[in-house]
Amino acid sequence: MKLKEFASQLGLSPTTVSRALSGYPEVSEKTRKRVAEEAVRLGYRPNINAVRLVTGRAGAIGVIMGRTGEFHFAEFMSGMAERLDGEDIDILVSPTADRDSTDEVPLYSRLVTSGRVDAVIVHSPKPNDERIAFLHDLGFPFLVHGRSETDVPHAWIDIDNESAIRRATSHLIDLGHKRIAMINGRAGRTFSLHRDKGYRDALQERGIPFDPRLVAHDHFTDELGFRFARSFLEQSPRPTAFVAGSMMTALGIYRAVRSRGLVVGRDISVIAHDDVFPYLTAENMVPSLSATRSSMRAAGARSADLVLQLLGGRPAEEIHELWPVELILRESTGPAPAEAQS
Amino acid sequence: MKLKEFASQLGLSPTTVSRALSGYPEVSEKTRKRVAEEAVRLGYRPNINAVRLVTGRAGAIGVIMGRTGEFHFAEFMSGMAERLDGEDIDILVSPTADRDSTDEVPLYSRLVTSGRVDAVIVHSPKPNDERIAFLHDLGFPFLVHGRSETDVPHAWIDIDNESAIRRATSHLIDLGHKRIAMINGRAGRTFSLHRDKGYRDALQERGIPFDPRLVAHDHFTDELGFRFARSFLEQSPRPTAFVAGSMMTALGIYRAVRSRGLVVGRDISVIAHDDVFPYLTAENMVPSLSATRSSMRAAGARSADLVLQLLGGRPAEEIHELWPVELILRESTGPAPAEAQS
DNA sequence: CCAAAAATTTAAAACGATTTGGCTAATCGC
DNA sequence: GCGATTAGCCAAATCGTTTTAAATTTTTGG
Repeated sequence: MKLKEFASQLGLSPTTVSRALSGYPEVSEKTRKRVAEEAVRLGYRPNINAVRLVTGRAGAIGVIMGRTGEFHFAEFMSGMAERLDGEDIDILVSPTADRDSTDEVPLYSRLVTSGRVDAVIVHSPKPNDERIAFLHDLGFPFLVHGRSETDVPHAWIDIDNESAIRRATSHLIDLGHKRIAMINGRAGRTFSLHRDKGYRDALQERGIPFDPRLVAHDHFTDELGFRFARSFLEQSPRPTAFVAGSMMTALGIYRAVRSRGLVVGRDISVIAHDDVFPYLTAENMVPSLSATRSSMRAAGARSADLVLQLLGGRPAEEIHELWPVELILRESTGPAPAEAQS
Repeated sequence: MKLKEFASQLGLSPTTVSRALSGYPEVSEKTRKRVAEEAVRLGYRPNINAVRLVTGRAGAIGVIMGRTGEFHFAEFMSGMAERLDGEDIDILVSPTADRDSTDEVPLYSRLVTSGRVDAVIVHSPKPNDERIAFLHDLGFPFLVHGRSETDVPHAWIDIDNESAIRRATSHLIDLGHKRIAMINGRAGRTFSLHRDKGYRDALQERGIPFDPRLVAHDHFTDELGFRFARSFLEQSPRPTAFVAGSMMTALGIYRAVRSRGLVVGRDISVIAHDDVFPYLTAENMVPSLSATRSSMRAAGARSADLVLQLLGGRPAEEIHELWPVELILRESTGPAPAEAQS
């Protein structure tokens, strides 16, 4: 049913009907109510594409999804969806072309210049991220989830990775650990760099030399967690503690530790970063996993919120949000073993 | 840049330009090439919303995402994205309103009647699914991922859950297991029912009585896997084998088994369904997990493909695809222990 | 070289809403 | 009771494309 048809059935002009439905003040309360009721009854709904054309708004927020089906992603989107519920704004997920998305700019270009979305969210930025520069040059609204070191002003939301990992590492040092390994995220991403920094600063603060052989960078998978942990454990002296970037990595580390006949929490301490998943919880692992913790879902919800503010006219320079991260100690961390190591 | 402006810069009419870019035959090869080149050079891109309005096509496939951030979802979408890459079709993810989405029909209604998407994918249907009836009545193109028992003809793609679980259960029986527990998915969903059936049929075939106290239905989380497994293991006699609905469930079962001082693969056999995740693999678990296996990502890619066919005019009645499921035996399954049980 | 046919190109009419500016009727202040 | 204000409604322009129908140019055949 079209507006024209619907309006004539009501004996009103398209103008009045349109205004009534959009809640403009120049239509009487009585007619507004009648229009609203009849719209439901007759099932009239404005053609979204006509609305988009005339208003110039797309009614959607764009997100580019990497190929490497990351498990964080679903949680983040789920959080966005939670916030966007009832807003008549959709989430547009755009397929990424390249396997390792070295150059996502063309994708953003397509998304943005064709008018598909009103804003985009940029994930896992690099310190000098070309996507940010591009979107800024275009004057297109965007929110960065994570941080960059670029000079161009932009809205961002991030968790305090540096402090989280610094505290986690410090805690391990407090427990007497001296050889602490770190299995971090993909090289080159700011969040990995921040975590690196937190780790190194904690070591330095306590006079423990940094050993590059104890640090790895890659995707967050249990397999890589296992492999890196295995190879670290083969060193002599071997590390007595691990700081891990994700829950999946932690699973791999647990396996690696066990496979060497060692016990997590006694021989080897582990702290991982937990994005809070409904289907896999740090508390339930055996032994329960000490973790730096921050809800990815909450971040998604808040990101959607901030994008809405951005679209509402709030200046991007104003939107900077750094979330603190909890450190929750459980059974996977304990005093460094005193005895000599294999 | 608008079409009109772009066309005048080329010294052509909007019509010719539009045709040149869409590859219509009534424009000479020479001008087509020139138009294509200039479009790139000047950065002209048609306003997608104008295109949508006039063509009536939305250029997007809709997906409704449940609140309970399911980890399968990201893989499925990632597969869709893979197939849709280069097609100029997006994935529109719509927030679900209710927590347990008992009534998703209004959401589909909004998605469909407002012209946001050209087709939708319905996930985890129930045997008599109101979403399917609704979409069918509207005459709107849709693909069901999973199966339903409704009479209305519709396109679907599914994996052979029944046969997979029947074979898994049979295999356990072959190994001498008699008390086999099953931790299945949400009650009421067809895939859960199919798995139930496969399980029961396998038992019946071999004259093993069905014991409802050995079956559970719920979401796929490691916590629920743990809890159900714990409670099953408290029974006397206790089960000697588990069939599980997901990798996360299997993680929980492993923990529960260990927490009772038992050993997976020796005291307790486990087979789970593996949707194939890049970040968590059955092969790498300890002991490696025997699994029924089918790639969720591949299903997503194929689903996108089928939707494209549907939109291309292929009749829905023709599109029925039942994928076989591999059964991969690893170390988590072994002969039933002979000795008496606690 | 010319009429007819074929190959290109174009002007103008959709698509279905929002919004500007104008019009009429009701209300107000004095 | 009357001009001025306001409330409520409407006609028509607009958004940026695609596509229909028509016009123009080029090619063809005799």
